[in-house]
Amino acid sequence: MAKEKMVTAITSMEEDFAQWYTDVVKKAELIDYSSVRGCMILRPAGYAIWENIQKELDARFKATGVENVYMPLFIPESLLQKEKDHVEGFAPEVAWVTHGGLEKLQERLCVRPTSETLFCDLYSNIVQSYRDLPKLYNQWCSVVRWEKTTRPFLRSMEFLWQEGHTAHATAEEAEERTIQMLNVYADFCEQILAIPMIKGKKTDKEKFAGAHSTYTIEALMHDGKALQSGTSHNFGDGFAHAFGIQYTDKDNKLQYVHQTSWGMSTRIIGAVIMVHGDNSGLVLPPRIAPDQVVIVPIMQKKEGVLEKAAEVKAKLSEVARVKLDDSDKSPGWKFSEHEMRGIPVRVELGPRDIENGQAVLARRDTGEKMTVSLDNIAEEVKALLETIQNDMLERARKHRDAHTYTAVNMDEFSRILKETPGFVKAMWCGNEACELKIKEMTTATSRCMPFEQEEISDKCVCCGKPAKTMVYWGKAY
RNA sequence: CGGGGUAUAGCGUAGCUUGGUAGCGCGCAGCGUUCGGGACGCUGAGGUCGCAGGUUCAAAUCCUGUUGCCCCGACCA
Repeated sequence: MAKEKMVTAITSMEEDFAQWYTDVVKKAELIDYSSVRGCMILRPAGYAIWENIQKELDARFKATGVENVYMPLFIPESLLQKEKDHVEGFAPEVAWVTHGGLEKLQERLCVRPTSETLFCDLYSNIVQSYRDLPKLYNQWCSVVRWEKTTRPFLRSMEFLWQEGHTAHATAEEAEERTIQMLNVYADFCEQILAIPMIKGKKTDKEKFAGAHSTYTIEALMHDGKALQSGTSHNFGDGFAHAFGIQYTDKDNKLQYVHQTSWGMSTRIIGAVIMVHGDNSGLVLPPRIAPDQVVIVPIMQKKEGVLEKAAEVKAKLSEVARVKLDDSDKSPGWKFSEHEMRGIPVRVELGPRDIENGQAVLARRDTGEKMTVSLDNIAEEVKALLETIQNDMLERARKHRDAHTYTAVNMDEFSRILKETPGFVKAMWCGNEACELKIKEMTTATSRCMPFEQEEISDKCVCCGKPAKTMVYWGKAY
C-alpha cells in the first residue's frame, strides 16, 4: 500500500495552472499575503531574487550612462493633470491622499502610479541649455495602482520596479535610447533569467498613456499565455510641450526636449516562475538564484560528515553562492524543500561518499544525478551551473517556438487559440477595428509588431484587406 | 466592477443538513532511536470557529449584514 503523502503537494500544472502558480509562490516562500488587500509581502526568498535582478539591471543601466535618483512618493493633482492622455490613462487606478493628520489638504496628493510628471517637472527646472542634455535618470521605487483584481507578482496594488526617464535634444537620440533600453531588458532576460523575448512595438491601442510609441518585450509562459515583461516608451516632445521643458540650442533657438521612459517590475519574477517552474516547484536559473548550490549532508551526526560538508562548502564558495543545510530534517525532506525553492544544484554528501572521496550532484532542472570527485568538485559545479543556465534558455526557447503558430484566416486563428494556446503570428491591416474584433472573438490581444517581420500572407487575418504588418497575438496575463 | 467559490490552531481540514463539552493529520516544543527521495515512538503546547448584529435556555452550526482571500471574465507592469 502506498504511503499517504505527509505534506500537501503542489497542485500539478496540468490539473490547474493558476493553482499551481499560487502553490509555488507560497511553498517556495517567495511571498505572503498581507492584511492590506492586493498587497503582498516579499519574503526573504522572493526579495533576494529581486535584489539580484536590481544588481544586474542597475549595472547595465549605469554602463549606458544612467544615474540613479529618488523622487517623492506624492504627486500634486495639478501636476498629474498637465498631460491629458496620461491622466486619462491612469485616473481610474490612482490612490489619493486627502488629509494630512486631521486637516483636509488644499490639494489632493496622488500616490505615484508612475513618475513621468515628477521627472518632467524637474526637467523643466533644470534643463536650460543643450549643454544640460541628455538627462539620463532612473529610480528604484514602488508605485501604487488601485487594481480590481490582483495576483502575486503579476498584478499587485503596490509593486517594486525601476523607472528610467530621459530627456534628449533630438528625436533621433530619444528613439535611439528607447531601443537601447529595450535591448538592455531583452539581453538581461535572456542572459540572466534564461527567458527568450520577442522584441517589438505596441500597436496604438496597446501603447502607454501619453507615449508617442511603446516598445515591449513579450515572453511566453508555460501555459501558453503571454506576459509583457518590460516596456520602453518614446514620448517624442508631447510631455515637453505639456510641461514646458525647453532648452536653448547652439543657434540660440528655443527647442523642446524629446523624452523616453522605461520600466521593469517585480512582475518579471512571475515570468521566471511560469517559464521555468515544474510540478516540484520553482526552478531558478543559476545566474539569478540567491542560493545556487545547497549541500545536503547524509548521516550528518556521524563523525566527520559535517566537517567534510563545511570543507566542501568553503571550496564551492569560491565559484558559487552556496548554502549548507545542516538542519535536523531528514535528507528526503531537504531534497523536496530545496527543489520547491528552485535551488539549481544539490550536493549530496554522506559517509559512503566521503570514504570514496566523492559527492553526488543533482540538477534541479532535469533531476539528473552524477557522481564527482571531491578533488575537482568546484570546477564540476561551476561547469554544471553554466550548463544548466544554457539548457534552461534553450528549453524555454524550444517551448516558445513549439507554441508559436501562424494563421491566415480567423477560423485558423480561433482554432489555434482554443486548442493549443500560444503566440499566433498573423498579418494585420493596421486598423484598430480588427484588433477589437479579434479580441472579441478570441480574447487574444496584439502583443507586439515584432522587429523581425515575416510576410505570412498579403491579407489581414481579420478583414482580408491588404496587410501592413505581422503581429504576434496571444492571450495575456 | 460582474459571475462563482471559500473562511474552524502556523498549514490542510472534520463537525454545519438535524443547535448541546471543537476533533483529526501535518507542522511546532522536549527526549530517544533514525538518516542516499518528505523517518518513527513517547510526552506536550497551541482554538475569541473571519468580523458585527440577531434568534435561542444554549450558536462553529440557524438568520441578517459586512470584510478578506481564491478562481473565471472586463481594465492594467
